[in-house]
Amino acid sequence: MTLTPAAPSRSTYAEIASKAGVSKATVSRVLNGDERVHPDRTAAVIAAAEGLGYRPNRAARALSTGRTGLVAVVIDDEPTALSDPFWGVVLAGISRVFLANDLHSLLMVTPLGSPDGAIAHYLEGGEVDGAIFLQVHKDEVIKKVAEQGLPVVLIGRPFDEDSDIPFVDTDNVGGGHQATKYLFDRGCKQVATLTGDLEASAGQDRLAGYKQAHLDAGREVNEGLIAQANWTFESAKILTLRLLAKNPDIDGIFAANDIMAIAAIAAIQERGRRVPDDIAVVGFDDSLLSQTHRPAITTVRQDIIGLGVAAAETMIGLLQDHEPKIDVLATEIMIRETA
Amino acid sequence: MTLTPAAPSRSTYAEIASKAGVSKATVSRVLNGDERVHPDRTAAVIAAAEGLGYRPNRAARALSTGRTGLVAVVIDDEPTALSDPFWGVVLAGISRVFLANDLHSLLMVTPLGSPDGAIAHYLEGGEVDGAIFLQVHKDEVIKKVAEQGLPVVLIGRPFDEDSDIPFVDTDNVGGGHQATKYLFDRGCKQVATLTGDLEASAGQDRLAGYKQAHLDAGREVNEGLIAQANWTFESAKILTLRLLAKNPDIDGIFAANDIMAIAAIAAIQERGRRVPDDIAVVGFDDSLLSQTHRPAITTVRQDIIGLGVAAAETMIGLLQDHEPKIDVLATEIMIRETA
DNA sequence: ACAAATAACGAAATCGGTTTCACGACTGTT
DNA sequence: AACAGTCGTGAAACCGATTTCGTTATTTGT
Repeated sequence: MTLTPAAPSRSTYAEIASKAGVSKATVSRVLNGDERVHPDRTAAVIAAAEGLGYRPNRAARALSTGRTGLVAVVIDDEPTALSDPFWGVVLAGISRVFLANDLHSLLMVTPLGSPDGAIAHYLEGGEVDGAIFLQVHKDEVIKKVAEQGLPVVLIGRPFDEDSDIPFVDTDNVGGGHQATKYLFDRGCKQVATLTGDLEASAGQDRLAGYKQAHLDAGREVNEGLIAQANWTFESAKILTLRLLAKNPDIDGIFAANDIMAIAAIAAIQERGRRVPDDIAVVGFDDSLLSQTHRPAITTVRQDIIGLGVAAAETMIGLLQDHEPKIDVLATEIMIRETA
Repeated sequence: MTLTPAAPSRSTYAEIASKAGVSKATVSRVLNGDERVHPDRTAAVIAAAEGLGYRPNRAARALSTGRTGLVAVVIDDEPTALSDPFWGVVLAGISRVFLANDLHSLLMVTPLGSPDGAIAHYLEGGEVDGAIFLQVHKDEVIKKVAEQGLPVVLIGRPFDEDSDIPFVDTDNVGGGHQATKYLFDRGCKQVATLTGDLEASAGQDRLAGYKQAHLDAGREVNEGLIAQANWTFESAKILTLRLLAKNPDIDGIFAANDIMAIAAIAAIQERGRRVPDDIAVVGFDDSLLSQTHRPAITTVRQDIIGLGVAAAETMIGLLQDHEPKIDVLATEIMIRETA
């Protein structure tokens, strides 16, 4: 059995042209919205095209225009990154916007660590019109690609402060600030924090927000209350136990993600203290966990799908030669039971 | 500022041809591995191509061959589906295989519920060589696409029993069987189950495995021990409390996913029983949760990345006119603390 | 040794849109 | 009334790789 090519019998400009009694050039003009074609012919072409159920051939268009209508979406291929539900949602946001704009996302899951990187090769070949990068630890590959002239958008802040790569990011500083301030407003005196991986910009920024909230409230930052965890349950639990041992008067904890908030709660309860009565806990992400956990976790919600949408819109802008727009999305605190 | 096209100066067959002193046709033959070209010329062409840093133009190739080198990966756009970390991992598997085979995955996140569906339109246009569908509640759209002659692979078993669409799936029946049998082997006499959504094939199949294990062990299936939950924490917790109330002698529970296992444990402990001493619990998925939860959850591991890999390989086979291969991936039980 | 088959290769057509260019038909200006 | 300038249009070139077809060498068969 031979697989027949997908399209049973696709129509072309030639057919439309003959059916409408015009030339291919006119068909092209009409279908691309050229105003200067006589209305009668325009109508004839449109009628013919619809009658034939015409669908444009992307490859042909790409060949003659040099634009593929494809944007690469590159995710770093490391085990931990993949299993984070975060990316799925971001991808959905991107895909949704692209689909509505006749663009497509080419998914590339590939190790970005390697210095030269196979991706750079793929991306340089003119196979895509642009690239969106999701969370990378090193900006190198991205810079390299951007320098080739390929439009690039980054999701998550670039590490290199004076990089001029357009990006979209959650306002992690604002979120950290929000969480910490909420704990203060609630009456907490000694607020500790469990940071994320400080190699990641999100980790850095949430901590920066925590510190800023102290300054804004006229309080001093006590380095002893800052525990450098790394997003994981284990790290957070151990560090919380240590924090509690060294600082018995802690009455609030801001964890840089929900999993660590859960770990903190477990540690607190293990030490016979109550949440939120003795110690209030705020997480970050508004993940499913934070909603299903008992007690339900008060947490900072970020607009994940919005990140994807914003990234896609920025890319579309770049492709139309607009100035790169940098988006920082606001967070919102979801008050539940733990604070 | 005008964005220059990505490629600084791509080389073409014409350039290679003139540099190597042969015709474009010969260049094509060499680069496509035609054996019948004289070794000297072959070498000359390869040298020229490498010297010029040649990268093929996908659009041109697609135009003349009718093959795009793109495979659509279609995910149903419903809020719950997106945030499931499962898909990210599957995508990684697919992407990995495709990248190694000079194929690309076009990601489409789109509602599949709608009867006619915009996707069918996209897929019919010959824009892609094939499509991989991830988890759909209705097979309709998929059937429609498949009937158009587009190679299709489904991840997850089709609902329509006598559908002939090639698919790859986890052996959910086997996994349910494994979990239940393990509980029996451990000495449990009264094993209950918390099912997933029975509208989903995974839910159906894990339950089927549970029942099969009873038959194989010469035990009767007690319908009173089957609680129809729907993957969520809430449903599972409520139903577990109910199960425990009605059947005080339950000494084992198989939950169709890890979240429900956690809920079951919470319920059990709330009733003052111990896990695993009084009641053993087995989950499904080997999710991050199952590893970080205390007590750590004994669970059935499925090879998620393997699903993606298998789907991609099946697709590649279809594109080469091989017989559709149906893959059912084995599960493995991860013994931890709860059973 | 001569016809016939075969091998290696290049010229040109092809895929389906886009774009340049030239031409005829108008319009508007002196 | 003669001229330049516009407008609408079609013929043809073009994007870059593939493929058919025909030509020229070379080999094989008798």
